[in-house]
Order: sequence, then C-alpha cells, then structure tokens
Amino acid sequence: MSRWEPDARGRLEKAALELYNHQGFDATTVAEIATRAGVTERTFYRHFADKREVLFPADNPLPDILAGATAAAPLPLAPLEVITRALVEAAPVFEEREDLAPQRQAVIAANPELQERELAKLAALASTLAHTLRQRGLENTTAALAAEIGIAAFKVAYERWVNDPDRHPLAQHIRETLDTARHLIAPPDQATATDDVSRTGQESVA
Amino acid sequence: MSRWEPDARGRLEKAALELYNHQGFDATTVAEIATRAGVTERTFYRHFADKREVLFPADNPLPDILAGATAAAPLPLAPLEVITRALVEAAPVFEEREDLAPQRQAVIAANPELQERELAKLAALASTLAHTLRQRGLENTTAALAAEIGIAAFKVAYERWVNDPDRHPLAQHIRETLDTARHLIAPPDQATATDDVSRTGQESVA
DNA sequence: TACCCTGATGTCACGAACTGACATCAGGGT
DNA sequence: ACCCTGATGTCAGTTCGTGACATCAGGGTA
Repeated sequence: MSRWEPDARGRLEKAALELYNHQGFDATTVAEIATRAGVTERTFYRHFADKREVLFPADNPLPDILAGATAAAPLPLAPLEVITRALVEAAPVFEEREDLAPQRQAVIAANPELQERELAKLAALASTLAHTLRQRGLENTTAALAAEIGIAAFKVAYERWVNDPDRHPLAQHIRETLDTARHLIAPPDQATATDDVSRTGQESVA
Repeated sequence: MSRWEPDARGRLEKAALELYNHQGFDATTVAEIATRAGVTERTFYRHFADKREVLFPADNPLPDILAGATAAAPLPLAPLEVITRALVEAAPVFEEREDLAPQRQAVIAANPELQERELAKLAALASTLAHTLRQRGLENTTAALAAEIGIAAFKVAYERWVNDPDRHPLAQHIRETLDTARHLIAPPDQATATDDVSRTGQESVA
C-alpha cells in the first residue's frame, strides 16, 4: 500500500469547504484545514496557490466548453446568439454537484476576498471568450465587448438562478436574461411591447 | 507647528506609486513605502486597508457622479442611453491627473492581485449603478443587467482609450463602444432603426 | 535480488502582511 | 492651568506563503 492516504487534494477541498462554512473564511487557518485533511500546511500550498484558490477547482471545464461551443457555432449567427448558445451549453456544469454549490456560494457571498477571486475567474472566462470570437473573424472591440456582455449577462442569470424559489433551470434564466438585454435599448414605456417582439422563436438551440 | 509633517496619506500614496513602478508591486514591502514617506509601517495601515488599496483612492468621486447623472437623466430614456450619459459625464475624472494615471495603470496591468482589486471596484460601481436604476423604476433584473453591461462597455472603452495612439477623448470611446453594444444587442433587422433612434449627435461608428 | 529514481509528502526556517494594545504629545477648547 | 482629542509611534504576536532539504514507498532496470 502507498505511503499516504490517496487524494490529499480532495480531502483538502472537503476540509476547507467544511471549515469555511462552519466558522467562516477569515476565522479558518490553513493549518486547521491541513490538520483536518491529515496533511501538513506545506502540502496545502503544494496543491493550491493560496487560501482562496481551494474554492476554485483547477480542473474547471468551463473555458474549454465555452471555447468549444463558440468555435463550433454556425458562422452567420449574431455574436450574442453565439454566446447565448455557449452559455446554455455550459449551464449543466453548474447544475451538477448541486449539493456542494450552495455551500460554496454562501461562503463566497460572505467574503469580499473570495468575491474578488470569483470576479477574476469570470474575467478570465471573458478573455478566452473574446479570443475565440476573434478567431471567428470578429473585430477586436466587438469581440471583447460581446464577451464582456455575455459574462455580464451570465452573472445576472446565475444570481437569479441561485435565488429562484421555483428552481427553474439555469439555461432558462440565461435565455431570459439575454432577452432582457433587448429591453435596454428601448425606452421604458415600450418595454412590455418589446417583450412580445423578443419572444419570437429563441428555442431553436439544438 | 504640528508634531509631524502634514499629509502623511498623500506622501504614502506617492511613495507607493513610485516604488511599485520602479521595482514592482511584489518586490516592494510596506515597510519600504512607510520609510520613504517618513512614517512607520503601522501608520500605513491606518490610512489604507492593505498594500493594494493605496492605488485606489478613497475619495473616488465616481460613484457619486454616476449615481447623480443616472438619477438626473430624463425618465423616458432607454436604460442604456441613461448609462451612456452617466459614463460620459464621469469621463473627465479619468482624463484629469493624466500624468499619474498611466503609471498607475501600468502597475495594475503588471499584477494579477491588483487587477482583482480593480475588478472589485468596478463591480461595486455596477452595484451602485444598479441601485440607482432601480430607484428610477426599473425592474430588478433589468437594472442589474443594464448596470453590468454599462460597466462592461466602460471597461472596453477605457482599454481602447488607454491604447489609442490618436488620444481621442474617453467620452468618444465610450459612445462608440456603447453604440457597438447596441448593434450587438439589437436583432439584425432592427439594427438600423435602433441606430437612428439611439443617435444622439455627432458620433458615427466606422 | 539489488539498485536507483521519482514523486508526493514532511520538516524547518524565515520574510512579509496584517492586527491589537498601549504610549506619546502638540494643539485646541474650557 | 487643565483636560481631551487625534494622529502617530512602539511592540508583540498571528497568519500567510515560500525556499531548501530530508524522507521513503513503489516502479523500473540490471
């Protein structure tokens, strides 16, 4: 048998989430996490760059999914439509592990340092999205803007989903939010009218 | 005369910017900054929450300007138009102090920790913007989305402005970028019509 | 079988980021 | 003459994060 229990990384993630949840991020020391996971503090830092990073899985498939879906979308599609499809395709990633996600989300919501890190991850996502859009032939500014808008919409959609008492699928919130975007360029009194217009056949995602 | 040289805070800001610029953020210790400013390390932490915060002025007028301009805009305007005006009105804040801004920007661009902090500041801005839009009567999701998209557009516009060899005014980049955003958001068949409606004057997207 | 190599971990030492508690003392008000 | 306040100094301590080196099971190879 091997010298140590296997999956030290997994144990560290679990221990960290439990402690952060139970006593707060600030009140938890890396030494505590390590002890609970049965390793030393030094080993924690061999697996995670810092105390925050343990909440942001390194094997995150999101960039690849978004890039793949974006690159694969039919060329004549409008940029925002491409992004909508990519985000919808990525939605399941958030819906699996539905047991741990709320804990994780609560911890992050309770701590500004962790929110900063989350914003950084989202910005990185926007960056890869912009890169992929450029490869589709979009001009620089357009690509960057479309990517940023897409991520912005995702942030809002995710927020809605987390707080949705009816537990509608994330994909639905994404589509609705991106539909809402269309209201933004119309004066407020036309909002309801625009609502009808925008509801024309957006369900064609394969 | 007073017991110490006045404006310790200002001296700390200056010393920090110089050192960050000259030897990098990581390679600079708070002790160094304090010594150069003629105070102790402890005093640094009385003025700034942490080593990063010294680059993000506490007297930042941006939130107030944005909130004020947003609240004051005519009610029938489309949300994105309201935001465009607010951002344009805030633009001068970035264009004054044009001597220090590039240094500051270079330091931030060179360090991920500082970029995280900048993203957090922008997110806070989006949050106040959303709050003000809600007070104008906008529904929750619409307000949040408009604010996020506005900040997203601002990020892109600011990036363009910083790298603009022709040094066009920031306000122009903001208008152009938000015009691009309208094209992205509007369904293709409505794009030209929306273009006429949203046109506020001289600008034209090439 | 005997040997070496590798990779994951432990051990130790240390600098640098922050924080709490208490001391100091000019200037202003009473 | 007195006290109060606010900005700073002093000091001790915790925690984060890193470099350098030691350990040793398991796998490959002669």
